[in-house]
Amino acid sequence: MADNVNEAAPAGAPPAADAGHAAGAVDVEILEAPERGSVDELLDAGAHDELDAMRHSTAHVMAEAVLDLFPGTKLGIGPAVADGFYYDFDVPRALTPDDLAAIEVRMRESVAANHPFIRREVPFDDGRAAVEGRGQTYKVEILDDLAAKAKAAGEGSPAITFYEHGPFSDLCRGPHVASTGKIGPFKLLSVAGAYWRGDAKRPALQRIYGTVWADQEALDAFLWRRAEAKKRDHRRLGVQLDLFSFHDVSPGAAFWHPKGQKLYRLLEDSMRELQARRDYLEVSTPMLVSERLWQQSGHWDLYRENMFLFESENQTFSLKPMNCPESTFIYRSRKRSYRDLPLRYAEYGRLHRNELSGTLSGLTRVRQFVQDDAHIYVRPDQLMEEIQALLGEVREAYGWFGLTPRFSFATKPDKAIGDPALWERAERLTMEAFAASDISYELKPKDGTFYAPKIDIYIDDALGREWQMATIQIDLTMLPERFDLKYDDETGAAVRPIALHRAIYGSIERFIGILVEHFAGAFPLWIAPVQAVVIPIADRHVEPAEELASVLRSRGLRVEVDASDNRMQNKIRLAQEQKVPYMLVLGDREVEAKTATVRRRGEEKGAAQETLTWDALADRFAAEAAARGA
RNA sequence: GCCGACAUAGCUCAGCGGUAGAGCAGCUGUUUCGUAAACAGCAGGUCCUCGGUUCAAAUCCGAGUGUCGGCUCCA
Repeated sequence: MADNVNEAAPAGAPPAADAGHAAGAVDVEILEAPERGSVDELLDAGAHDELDAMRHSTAHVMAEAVLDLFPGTKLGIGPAVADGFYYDFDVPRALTPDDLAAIEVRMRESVAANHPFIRREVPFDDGRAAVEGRGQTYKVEILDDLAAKAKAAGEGSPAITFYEHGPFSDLCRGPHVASTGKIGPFKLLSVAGAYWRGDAKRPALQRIYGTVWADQEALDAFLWRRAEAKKRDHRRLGVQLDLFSFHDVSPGAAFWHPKGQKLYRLLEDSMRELQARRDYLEVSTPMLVSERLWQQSGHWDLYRENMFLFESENQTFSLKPMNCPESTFIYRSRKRSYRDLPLRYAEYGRLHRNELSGTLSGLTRVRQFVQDDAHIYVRPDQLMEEIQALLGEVREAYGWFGLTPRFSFATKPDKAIGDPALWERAERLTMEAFAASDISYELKPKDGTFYAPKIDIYIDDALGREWQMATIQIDLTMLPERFDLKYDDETGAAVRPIALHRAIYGSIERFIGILVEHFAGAFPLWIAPVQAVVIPIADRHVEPAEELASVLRSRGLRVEVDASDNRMQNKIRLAQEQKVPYMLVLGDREVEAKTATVRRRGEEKGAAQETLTWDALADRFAAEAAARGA
């Protein structure tokens, strides 16, 4: 499968490509706008640029505070980002949370002083001299790059602009709000390392992140989302719900506990069921393979850094980081006819990728994981139909979790390999497949991999965070040519098949991490590791409770009995904390009538409750689980 | 990998140079209970690892390991 399935998604912080720096015309407009009543009014205009202008302005105010508290600080850059802003500083010492508090205090003083933002345009050389005079070497570098760029374009050095407020002046393109008093409620969030220009070879700066909003309500909402995300953190819920754990003997790899493993299996088996309907064939290929395989596939040059390698008897072996090359060995194990295609090989292979230690994070960035991977070999005339079918599989599978997939389509990059005519045809057929399936997609020109156009699938979770899930790649050359795949057509001539790489969940580990956060651990019945807890009220009800559990288990349901001598209230509390979908209370009345009283997870106090017979319960739960819906 | 922070009981955390603490969970006993915590007792620790400073280190310093926040946003 593709290289990028396991990559960390930009959780909650989608890249804001043009954050904070709108076109020059806008900045003048905002700056020269007459006095406005309030920030609310400013933002009521609805232009996102204005919120960004305020965020960027707050970054300036923060820079003022940092320069004041830490003289000699060199400034990096300070743009607006998705939910706020940051500024990179080269400060003499490491900043602490206490420093953030002190910086905030200074910032509030500056806001209270209501300094106007003043835009000043100066000739390039004057500006450069000013910046250099202040010892702002990073800014000098930025200016020199600007000049070089202008020169390359055949232009002279551009005029440059400064924005000043109070004692502070910064090289800046703008725009800004009219004055510091226009800055809304803000909060500094964290300090983190960041390289100058994102380059590990350049100096490490300290980045302070902050957030600022038009009004208190919006700030509170943001902080609530943030707190809620923390509460839902799968690393925390994984421990609370006893799903998995991590141990330092295997960084970046989960230890799956019984309940987590059940969830894992349910996801796999669901996909197996879907695949069976679509005539996939499941295969399994070795985890331990010689480096020679990667030399042939081309990964040796591009991917070696990310592979676990070791020597044995003078050979270099690797733990496979992807399944695709080995899949071709099964394809080539005999001569293939056009009648054999499409050939769909599914593989739940365990993969290892040597991710940098600092990037590991829970289940979303791991070194060891399983993909619900498949490699599909098709004739050129089968391509469109197959893509359409794959799009349908994606929609079906995401529907099981109540998720709506969004699609993007990335086309041929400049550095692509392979026959341009093949590319053109594959791209056209993919777009036709989208159209035929009535699926809209975002086109990403030239963003495909070097060997394949690709479809990426995204979802938005319950907190509105975007996650990139899986990809479908239409491989015209990598597997077919490097591994010399062929089939005989009707005339007996050897023809190259097209290979499709696809994974629907992507990494199952990562998918589970996202599901945990999306559902806040309260899984739909069909994947809940424990679907119901039977709660006997007193000791004498334990035996009938076990009987009820047996009845439900015989219908394939996952049921536990809480036979502890806790009071019923406590048993309910524990089941709630474990987010078990149903609690079945059994006391004298129920035992007498062979019934149980149903309490649903999360039910309000005093909600009306149903008492049902054991068979009725079994029927209802079995039907709900089989429906496989969120 | 790099920058910074953190690492104390199964979990969440307090203690920050002078005998290791709490709540929850666990164990034992009592309680047999009607929709989100019954009561009592007991047990539980190489204070991440290694080294250093000190009369004395969980506490200060250094190295290692792991975890967390970041490392794309171009004035």
